[in-house]
Amino acid sequence: MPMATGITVTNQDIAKILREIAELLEIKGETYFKTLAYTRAADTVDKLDFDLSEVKGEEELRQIKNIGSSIAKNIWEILQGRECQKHRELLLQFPPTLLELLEIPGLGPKRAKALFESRGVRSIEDLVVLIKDHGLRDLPGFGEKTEQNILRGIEQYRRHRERLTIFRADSISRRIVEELRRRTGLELISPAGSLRRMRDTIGDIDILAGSAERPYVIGEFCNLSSAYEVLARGDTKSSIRTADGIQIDLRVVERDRYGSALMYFTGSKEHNVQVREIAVALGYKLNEYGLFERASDRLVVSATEEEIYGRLGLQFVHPYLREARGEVEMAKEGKLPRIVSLEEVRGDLHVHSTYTDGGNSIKEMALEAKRMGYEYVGLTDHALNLKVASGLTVKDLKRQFEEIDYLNEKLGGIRILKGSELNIGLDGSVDYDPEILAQFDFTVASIHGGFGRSREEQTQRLIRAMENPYVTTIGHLTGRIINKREPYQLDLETVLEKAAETGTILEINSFPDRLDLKDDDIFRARRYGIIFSLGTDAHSTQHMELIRFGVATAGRGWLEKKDLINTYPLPELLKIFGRKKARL
DNA sequence: GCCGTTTTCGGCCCGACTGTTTTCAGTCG
Repeated sequence: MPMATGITVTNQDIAKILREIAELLEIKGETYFKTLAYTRAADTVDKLDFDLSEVKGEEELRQIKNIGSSIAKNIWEILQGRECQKHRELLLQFPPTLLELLEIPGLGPKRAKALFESRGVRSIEDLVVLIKDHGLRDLPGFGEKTEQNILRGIEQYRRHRERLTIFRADSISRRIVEELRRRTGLELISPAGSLRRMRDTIGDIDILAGSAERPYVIGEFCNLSSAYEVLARGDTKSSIRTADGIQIDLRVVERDRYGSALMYFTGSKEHNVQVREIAVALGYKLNEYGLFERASDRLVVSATEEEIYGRLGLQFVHPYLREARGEVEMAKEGKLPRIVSLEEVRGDLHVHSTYTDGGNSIKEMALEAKRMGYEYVGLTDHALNLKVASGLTVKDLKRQFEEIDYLNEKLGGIRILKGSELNIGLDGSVDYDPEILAQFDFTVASIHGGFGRSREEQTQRLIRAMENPYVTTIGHLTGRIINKREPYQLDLETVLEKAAETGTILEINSFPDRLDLKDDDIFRARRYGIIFSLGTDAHSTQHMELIRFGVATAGRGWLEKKDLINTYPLPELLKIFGRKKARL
């Protein structure tokens, strides 16, 4: 239901308000479980697969898990365009800028409350001034060390507000795991947390090791070349910070507890909660040290994740699926999807060459594709209207096609497909006339300008583009660039319906700064029976290996081999590419 | 505040680490 202003409230807007209520309740000093209820409700709302704006009343809201009568009332107020009373009352007691303090490492609700109530601190700025005036010294529970830590925390917060892209987190963790292995001879070591789950962005990097010599491993970790600062150092757990402010946590467990610890530290937290509930129902207890019989406390299994899932009567859940999106239920029924793997990918369907803004020739790109074991590579240089990337004229295209024909004949073992990255104009039109478009094996049409158009305009633009029989694929559909640009305003459901109706393929742009469509959107789109395509958007041969991030994103969206055209052998691929043209 | 195939009342995650304290509170994941 639209608000009085005509702006639709999204599930994310509502989740944000619920999360703020939880934080404010925490500051207020409410019982932990009350705040937990609001946090859980926020998480649930964030992950719903339908829009709350479609809900008819409070009664319907209460049907949703983790939403009871109170929270249903809160949400209903928001949906009707009114202010949420609970939220308002709390904000009268504590200024909204106080929430910012919670973002500082080392500062939690208790200290935020103490700072506000006894020293009138309302924001990070206030806090900095107070510390400079030494106004923190005589506050109970705050010592000199705490003062230092808070100052450092503020510095880190200001410098490092953005989350790491998966690419950066992955590179850093590989380097660290490699160095630790070399120094200690560790065999059991792996990234854990959201990095192992391959989320698109990562906060801190978590690493787990299994070793009989825990203090020794911790010691070596703290001595790593990239350990600029040691934040914490205990017997089983330690945190360091790199020179550019990235926090890395290491946990070391006994070797025979590695599986349960890996499961625990991989998360997600919500997934773990659901698995733990199953353990409890079966008379077990599950924590990072293993699966135990509840009555006797006897250890049942702990060495591998497979054993633990197995003992609980569950299929092994791939880390990419551990997001509490129904996977635990499916694992119980033995119906988990067999998510697509890197080995199944036969080609990259979005790469550029020196014909436009790429750094390598067509031949170099093709040879790299061949080296990677691909059957085909889809060359999609920029089209006419993208002047900044010297989009190809009809004359350029003729020359490019001749070169492709020549290379296809000469190289062998790799097929270069004639493609184009078309620009979707403000009216939904694309760069070339139909007789030119008909000559491509396939096209990827993307939005490259007019990002700020309204939701309606953007949606219409995309619909018109999809109605074009020569538009095979829509590239980076939502236009987000991680940490830099928000997605455009868009009615995703309408666009997805249209893609299904017209047989338009949706790209999963695998460049780590984009990962667009993102996992949640893929998960939603999947139900429409849409087919997807992977493309790295490579502008050099080095970029082509980034396809693995696209594969991970596809897996996180529950895609199987059949859902991704890059897994199809060439003849079937070409058949699908021709299908839409043939309709018209 | 939410939930229920042990429960409509009594559970919900709790262990590790730091810092300020002398036996524990706050934070984090």
